[in-house]
Amino acid sequence: TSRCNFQMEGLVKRGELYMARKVFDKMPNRNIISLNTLMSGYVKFGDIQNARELFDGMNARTVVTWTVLIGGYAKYECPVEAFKLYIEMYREGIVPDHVTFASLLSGFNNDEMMSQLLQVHTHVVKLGFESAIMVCNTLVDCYCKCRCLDLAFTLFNEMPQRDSVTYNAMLTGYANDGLNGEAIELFMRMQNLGFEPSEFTFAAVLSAGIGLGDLGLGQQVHSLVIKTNFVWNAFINNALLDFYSKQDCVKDAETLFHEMPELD
RNA sequence: CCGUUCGUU
Repeated sequence: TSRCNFQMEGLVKRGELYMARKVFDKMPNRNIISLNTLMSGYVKFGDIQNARELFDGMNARTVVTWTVLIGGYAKYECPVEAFKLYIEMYREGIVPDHVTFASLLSGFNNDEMMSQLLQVHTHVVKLGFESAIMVCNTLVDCYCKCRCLDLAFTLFNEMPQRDSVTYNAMLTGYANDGLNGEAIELFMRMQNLGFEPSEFTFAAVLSAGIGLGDLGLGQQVHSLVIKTNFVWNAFINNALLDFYSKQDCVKDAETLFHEMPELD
């Protein structure tokens, strides 16, 4: 059984759902992991219908089972449905873990989810996940996306530890809200603390640079991109192109375009 | 053993 599960997992990861289903159908014995794995395959494919049917037909569920479906609803833009399922799970006495929170919260992308977000945040604290970096990172990100930059920053400051994701999430939040000065300031702080800038960092800083109309900043970022070997990154190149064209530096944009490696 | 957060247009 575990050999078949492993095989299914590989097929699901490669996107060969049909083959995974075939293995599943042929298995002499299946356990909860077989079901969870197949369900995660459906979710990955965006087939929430079939994932739900599988879920409804299961006579035993683990926290992973719930989390997979919650994550599916969250990912495919049904955060309300994800939240409902989360509440149902909670009522059944299943204790969510850090992955459940990350999956659920990843779908809270607009201010209409604010009350649910506050409720989930309460649960996070009650269950003692306020020191779990990944959970706090998603909370910071959610507050930003719900346009509550102040709550995001409060949590940011209260976190016992921060990593580069924490900084990037906050940085992006500032940039998206037009708080470009704050974004740059945080970027400086991040660098002084020795966090390596990533593609996420560059994208956020460039976006702030556009808002500020700061050509020098963009050029600084550009040289940092070269120094840190990110020239192969399509996201960054597009962000740089976007930056230069919005600064009316069409020539720089053209030069960059021709220097860019061919990416698909 | 299965589920895992941040980015350009």
